[in-house]
Amino acid sequence: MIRVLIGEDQRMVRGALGTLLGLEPDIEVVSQVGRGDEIVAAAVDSRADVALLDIEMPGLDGLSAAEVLHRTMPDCVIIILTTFGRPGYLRRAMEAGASGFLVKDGPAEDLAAAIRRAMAGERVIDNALAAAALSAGPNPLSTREREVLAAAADGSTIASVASRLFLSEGTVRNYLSSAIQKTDATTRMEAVLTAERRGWL
Amino acid sequence: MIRVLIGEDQRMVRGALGTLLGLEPDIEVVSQVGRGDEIVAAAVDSRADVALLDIEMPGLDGLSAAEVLHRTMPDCVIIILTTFGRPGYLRRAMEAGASGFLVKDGPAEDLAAAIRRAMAGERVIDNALAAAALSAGPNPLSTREREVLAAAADGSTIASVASRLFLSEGTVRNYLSSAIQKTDATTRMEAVLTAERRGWL
DNA sequence: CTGACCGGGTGACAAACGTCACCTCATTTT
DNA sequence: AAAATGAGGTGACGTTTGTCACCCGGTCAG
Repeated sequence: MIRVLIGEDQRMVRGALGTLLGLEPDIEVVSQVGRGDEIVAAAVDSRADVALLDIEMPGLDGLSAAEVLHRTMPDCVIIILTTFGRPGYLRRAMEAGASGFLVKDGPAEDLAAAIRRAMAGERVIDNALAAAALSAGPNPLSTREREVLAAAADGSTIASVASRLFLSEGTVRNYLSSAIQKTDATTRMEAVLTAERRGWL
Repeated sequence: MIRVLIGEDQRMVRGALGTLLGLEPDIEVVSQVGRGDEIVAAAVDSRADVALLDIEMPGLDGLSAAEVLHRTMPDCVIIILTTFGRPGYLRRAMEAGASGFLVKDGPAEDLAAAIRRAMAGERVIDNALAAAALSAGPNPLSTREREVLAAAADGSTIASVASRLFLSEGTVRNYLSSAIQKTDATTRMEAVLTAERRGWL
């Protein structure tokens, strides 16, 4: 019997996935949580073999949760199941020790199969996404550029970003400018959008 | 037996909801589609009693699909099931002839109950959302303002928006300016973000 | 030690942006 | 019919933004 934990914030989806997996003869859903910061405790408590995690979650995002969980319970197999197949996410998931990465666009039948294969020690990665990740290459943004772009992602002005990051306005402009060029954009907003889409955040 | 159609673009969620509903003794899932522009044909084909529709879908969004469906099959009960409980969405859904509006954050058990109640002629609306919709008030943006803001939502420059909409740049600036003020923003981007969040698009 | 190199920071400038005061024109009000 | 209203459109303005050339302080090869 494979003991599965589900971490997913949308209750309806969580419940539906739970019943779906519960129908499998060799799978048992032992825990369901809706917040990232409750995952580790729940996994330990329920002695889960597999943790099925969404990325978008309140409290703590799924990737960070995966990282902590992997350090706490190295034997627990982690599978990321998310809406957005962003290459950057895949990379971070692998670094966090995940064994699988599926997108919700995939066929529902694959889910149970993926869990079994991951339990058997295989790496399970959505094909289309793997290809995209290979062709996309690594995140071209430097740390500072990412920070500044992320701080500007809510539409605040350069002055506000500068004061929040304790930088001069000119500096912020420069980082944004280089970020804009690296994302092939012409506007701050366009840069934010494509950076998010590619998982460069 | 209640004949249900599911319109939802994420295959895994669609499949999971399908099995979940299929377990109910009085519910039968007669059709599952992943694109908005296939919904009407599928509903007619399968003679569905209830259409359960997500909003975010390729081809045609769920709200527009609901509108067309309501005109084509007035007897088909429409329930919107979506991730984002935006007041503007709720309003549009009601205008499109929907009988129910649920958010995916709600408990999974409510789904079947909601379908039965909607079939009985009741209006089924998520409580928290109904309250939010009442307090939020109607969309303050004029048609033109919405169009311009939507065209600027991808981060393109004013010049590009102007040429796409066959307007002078000055005019575009004005509409954006008033949209910015009506959304209590100070930046184009902030305006887009809050407008999207409130469902004013 | 020196010189090249690179991430990080600064100043100057043209272009784009947000705001305002104003115009046009159809519709409504009286 | 005249005045008032309000949405849509234009021009001029000060400010913010994006870009560029340049400066600083480490690090690393020779």
